[in-house]
Amino acid sequence: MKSRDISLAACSYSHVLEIISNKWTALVIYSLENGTIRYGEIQRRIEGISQKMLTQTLRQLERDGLVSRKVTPSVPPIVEYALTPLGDSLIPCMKMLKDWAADHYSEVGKAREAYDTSGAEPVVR
Amino acid sequence: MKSRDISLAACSYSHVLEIISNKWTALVIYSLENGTIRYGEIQRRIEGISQKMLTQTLRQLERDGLVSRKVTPSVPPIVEYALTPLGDSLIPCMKMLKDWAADHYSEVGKAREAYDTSGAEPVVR
DNA sequence: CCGAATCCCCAGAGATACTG
DNA sequence: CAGTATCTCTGGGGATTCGG
Repeated sequence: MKSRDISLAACSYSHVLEIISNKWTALVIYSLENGTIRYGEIQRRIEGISQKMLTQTLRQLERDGLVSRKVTPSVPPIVEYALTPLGDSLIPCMKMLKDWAADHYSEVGKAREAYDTSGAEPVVR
Repeated sequence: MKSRDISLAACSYSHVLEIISNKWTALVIYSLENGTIRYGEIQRRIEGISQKMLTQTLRQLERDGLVSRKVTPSVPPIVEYALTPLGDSLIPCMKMLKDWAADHYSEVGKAREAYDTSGAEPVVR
């Protein structure tokens, strides 16, 4: 009984990906990796993110227990976000991914170029 | 000049995620981690994947230089897939992710449950 | 046996405008 | 400042059918 089927539900890969594979999630976690930070600051850090997506992403991360949210009721209100210990434990993984990308992404670029040059780009994109 | 903005394009996180964040990519890589394997076998391994998605995923991985494809023209044809060295270099990262999930995913589950119980599930899902 | 091609649907992502 | 509320539209992904 070696490696049997690996349906979505059964495989732990899916669980992590379910968490970090959204377009913005990884960037948001990244922006928090140096400590507590305010909403507006995150938005300034991540160029191109809309309020909607930022809020949605933060809510998801909060729900997953990776990010904590602290509201200071004042006028104007101050809302700060930070990684929880659980969220922090993800950082090494993220870093490894990032390092892999830094080391190998140029190869991927080359491969794509080669692939697209030989055949007449049959990939859907 | 500390951590400035981290727009999509500039950040290496995005590059990796661009590769592995599709629904099936990680599973396909996982199914190849023990060596060469045939198309049909992959499909049998990954429960629920359609031919379209499998083919599409394999093409993308091939284009990215992570997977090699070897056709033996016969009747019926034999098509075998394997990880390239580049693809192989991703395995440790994937494994780390998988281990994180194995270790911490239950906590995520708890966090979600708690979150959904306290507020009346305001998250979009 | 290994795919390519087609049709269809809906969740996810952007843009915009409004509120406490 | 930190969100919520809508509206729209694209493209990822499933089901099905055809070809070598």
